[in-house]
Amino acid sequence: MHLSKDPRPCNCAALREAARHVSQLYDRHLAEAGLRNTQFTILAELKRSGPIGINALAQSMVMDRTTLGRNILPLQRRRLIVARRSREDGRSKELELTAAGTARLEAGTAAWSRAQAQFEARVGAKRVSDLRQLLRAIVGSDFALPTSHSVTGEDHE
Amino acid sequence: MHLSKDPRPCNCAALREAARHVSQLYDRHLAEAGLRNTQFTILAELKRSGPIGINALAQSMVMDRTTLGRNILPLQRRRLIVARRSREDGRSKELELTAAGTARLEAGTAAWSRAQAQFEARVGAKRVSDLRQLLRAIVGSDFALPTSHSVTGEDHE
DNA sequence: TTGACATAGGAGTATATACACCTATAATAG
DNA sequence: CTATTATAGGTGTATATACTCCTATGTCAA
Repeated sequence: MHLSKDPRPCNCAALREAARHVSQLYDRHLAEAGLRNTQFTILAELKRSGPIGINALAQSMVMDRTTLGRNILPLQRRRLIVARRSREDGRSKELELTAAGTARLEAGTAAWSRAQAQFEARVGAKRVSDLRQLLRAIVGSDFALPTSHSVTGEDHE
Repeated sequence: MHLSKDPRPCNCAALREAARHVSQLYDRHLAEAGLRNTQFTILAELKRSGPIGINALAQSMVMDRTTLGRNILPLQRRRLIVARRSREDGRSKELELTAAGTARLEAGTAAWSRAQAQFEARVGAKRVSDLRQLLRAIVGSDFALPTSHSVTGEDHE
């Protein structure tokens, strides 16, 4: 009588549950550095990419453009990043780390390392490796809405 | 020279990216039924559990108590669920599906099935199965913050 | 009985998420 | 050169998330 398996068949709900659980772990550690996990990720991406526009950064984070536009506001307010209009393209706003942002990122990296280490210790290196591979396959999947006349979503335009 | 792998080492960021991507797929389908994926999940849980308090429901969804408290408000406003104080325990608010909520859940289930089917078609049954197993291990992991004097997190209290 | 403690839930605040709709600027066809 | 179209980004709105602090209620021991 062990029929209590698979309490929720929804893959989306399962993924979100895990994201909430793991986010709380990382946020607890990152709080020491005054950062949320999303903010830390944005700073780290800016460090990696150098000056970059909102659209390009959003795409690299699999995040909606307007979501990123909102997420950078607290970072701008705290002067961890700056945004200025591009000279080559007057529409584009180039985001860039400030010196304060770089320092904060370094403080955050120490806290992040502890969260990452704890996560890998609890879940196990093999599982973490498998997870990352699966997540790559998922974010690489095209989930374009199949309309009534086009189910493949590959051959138009 | 294929060192461009693993663009982001953060497991938390990878999980959240995937959750965003997949949530948009499910939300696009569920929009036909006027539901968000979180709302659909709450209604489905209420159907499964019967009348239940906020704390118990939040725990079963790996969601913060106060988050669920906010998430039920739009459902209450639309009369898809009702909340009344428990007779046995005056502190507890029992949540329950209304007839309208049950009907909405059924409409949502049709849309959800299409999202679920599309997800499994794109990602593959094997990968989905593996993913679910990993996510179960993760949400089952104890991520209690290891304080300076207690690293095991199992033997105090 | 009453006072300490524990538990259920709400409020204030801040951030995260994304859709629909809007403006500004660039690129391009004619 | 201008009208059209495409692209970069912002706004309004609504929901999702969780922390800290708060009130109400139940429990239980002295």
